[in-house]
Amino acid sequence: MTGGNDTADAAQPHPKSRGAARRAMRRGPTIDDVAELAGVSRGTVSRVLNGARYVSPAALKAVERAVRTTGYTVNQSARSLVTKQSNAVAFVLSEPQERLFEDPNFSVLLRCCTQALAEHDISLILMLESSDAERDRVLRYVRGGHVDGVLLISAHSGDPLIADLASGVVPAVACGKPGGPEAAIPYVAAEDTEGARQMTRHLVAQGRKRIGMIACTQVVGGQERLQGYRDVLGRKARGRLVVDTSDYSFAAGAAAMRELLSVSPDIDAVFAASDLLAAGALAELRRAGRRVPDDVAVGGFDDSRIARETDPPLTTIRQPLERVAADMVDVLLRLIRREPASSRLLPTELVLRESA
Amino acid sequence: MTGGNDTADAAQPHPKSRGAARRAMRRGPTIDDVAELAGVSRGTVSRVLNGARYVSPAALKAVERAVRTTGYTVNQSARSLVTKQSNAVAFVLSEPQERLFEDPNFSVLLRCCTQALAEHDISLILMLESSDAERDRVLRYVRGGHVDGVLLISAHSGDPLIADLASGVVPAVACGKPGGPEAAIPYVAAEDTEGARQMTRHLVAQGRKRIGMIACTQVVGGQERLQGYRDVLGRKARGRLVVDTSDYSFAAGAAAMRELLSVSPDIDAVFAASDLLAAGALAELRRAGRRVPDDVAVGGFDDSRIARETDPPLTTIRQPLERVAADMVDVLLRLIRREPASSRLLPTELVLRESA
DNA sequence: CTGAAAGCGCTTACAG
DNA sequence: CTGAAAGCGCTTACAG
Repeated sequence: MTGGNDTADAAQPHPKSRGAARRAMRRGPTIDDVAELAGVSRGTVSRVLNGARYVSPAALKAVERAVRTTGYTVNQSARSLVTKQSNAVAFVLSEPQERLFEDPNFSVLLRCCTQALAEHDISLILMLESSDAERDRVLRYVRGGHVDGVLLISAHSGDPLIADLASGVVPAVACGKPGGPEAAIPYVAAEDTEGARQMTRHLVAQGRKRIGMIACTQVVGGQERLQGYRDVLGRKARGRLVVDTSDYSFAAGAAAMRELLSVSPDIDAVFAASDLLAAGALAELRRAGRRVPDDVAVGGFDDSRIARETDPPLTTIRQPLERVAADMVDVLLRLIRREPASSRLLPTELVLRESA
Repeated sequence: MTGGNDTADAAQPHPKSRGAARRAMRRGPTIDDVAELAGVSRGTVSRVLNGARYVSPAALKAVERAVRTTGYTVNQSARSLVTKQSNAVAFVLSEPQERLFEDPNFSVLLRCCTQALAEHDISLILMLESSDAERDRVLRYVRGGHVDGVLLISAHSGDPLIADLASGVVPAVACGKPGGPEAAIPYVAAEDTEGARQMTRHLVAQGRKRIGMIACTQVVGGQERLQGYRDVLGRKARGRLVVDTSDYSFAAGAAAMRELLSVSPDIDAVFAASDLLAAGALAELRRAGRRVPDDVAVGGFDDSRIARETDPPLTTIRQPLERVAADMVDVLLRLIRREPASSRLLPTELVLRESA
């Protein structure tokens, strides 16, 4: 033992408290230790711990001092047992997660949600739903009241969890506008339709004539991006210029670009519904010997990290993911407190780089 | 009348309706409900819940049935209060996390750890340590016994958490060999030195004469990769061919490559200590008009997702991250159970693609 | 094998 | 404003 790290503990001989610390396990100070040291009842200590209402200044001071010198930390289990609140929130990925983990957006979301929650002293519990067993576990976990709410990152329609969440029994907020049975869940999303319009208008303003789109209409946000593209192009948005992919991956982008190139060889611009898709398209264009943006302009969506690492760097639509995360947490906390809270739509922004 | 809280509430002059809202929350069945239905004591129910030892077949059956029909789930708080186990583990990122979140390896690690833990019904709590406030929160959280152990992803030397972890009071396992004060923490890592040798040997076998290295010796693993490179090259590994970066990022890779190119214009191969670094180097090489691999061969390290998305795809050293994660969880669980467990080193593998 | 009972460490009406 | 007391839902010796 190098140097006394916890003076309060070290000074304390074990005989006094109840339980007599039979185990060598960490036996932190309890609320009773604090109460004794402060010369008050444990009810009073509890009151200062929970907002210091109805506590005299003298008692408040004594308790605060005692908390500091004992190094007391509340035992969450004991507290939860009576309050029925866990001070934890589940971050649920209900899609085959490999796909989502590949998405740079996901990391930003996870990081920002964790940070926002930490400010409220709430823990983020990461839960994956890739197998049926996992799905079952998450359901039991959420139903069992182990968490106060859930941040739903991407919903799979068949998921039984959806029903619970949509019913409002367990507070929840989705990332991106949900479709199908989960439509009743409040959400936070970027203005996908308008963002897509911004990009399409930009491409048109650049003088591009045959503007293709790599869409991904599996999710509502993707449908809206396609809609925005059509809004601007009108009847010029011919079917042969649109390829719908099954996911937002790099590989899907490359495959879609290949298809576009073979179906419409004279294409001179392409709007990809995500940066990852755009990166894949870029790779395919290079393989085909097309110069970007000279021969074909490429526009992405997200402004994720990858947009700065492609060659050339991507012109894209910025989605304010940090704010999406912060707002998701804000909405969820309101819901947990039974305060009114509704879905939020965040504005997007055109970011000019070199690809278009 | 059990459900008559409406009447009770109406009759009572309570200033805050908060209590009422809380009471209306989900009230699942308790162990007593199960016991009653099964016709046994709650001690017996508890026994079947915890391994079914010393329980008669008849009682076992009755309890299992009762659990099923009531839909009973154990209340973790109540259980933790007595067992002192939380069934949760913290996944701590103790570096400025933006940097790590940028790393594709990180996602793999996080996903695989979550999955491995879920199989044991243990939750993963994600904790970031970017600000002092957060650092403090993590420390209190871990010391407060809120988690049974910690998965330490990257340790910052000044972190007070390290002392707790290194002392073994709280079970912990690090990802990658730790250096400095945390050296006492068990770890799981790839065989960095040997992996670097494999790559360097490959470059030599390709006939490359002036092989540079983009190193990152901030972490022990990075030092070992540099060592492996030197092991193979001997005195041919001249100082001017090695650039040490401050992190594993794309931008750092590009900057390092620029420096190598200006200091040693005749360089014909470069071994980057990570794929992200290699991707940055690739971008810089293209900017400088050098062809890869014709003019300059590029080797990476990790075999992360990005290795397949660069142009050309990266020849790299595969690090078995899925196994690293699985082993980290395995070691941690053993430590938690007070079983003997020691650090593990996992083999690497050369993956041939087009960049070298 | 099983039940009764003693807590685990907290919060929260309730009555001063 | 404050203390005494009644739980919250579980586990675990301890006696049968």
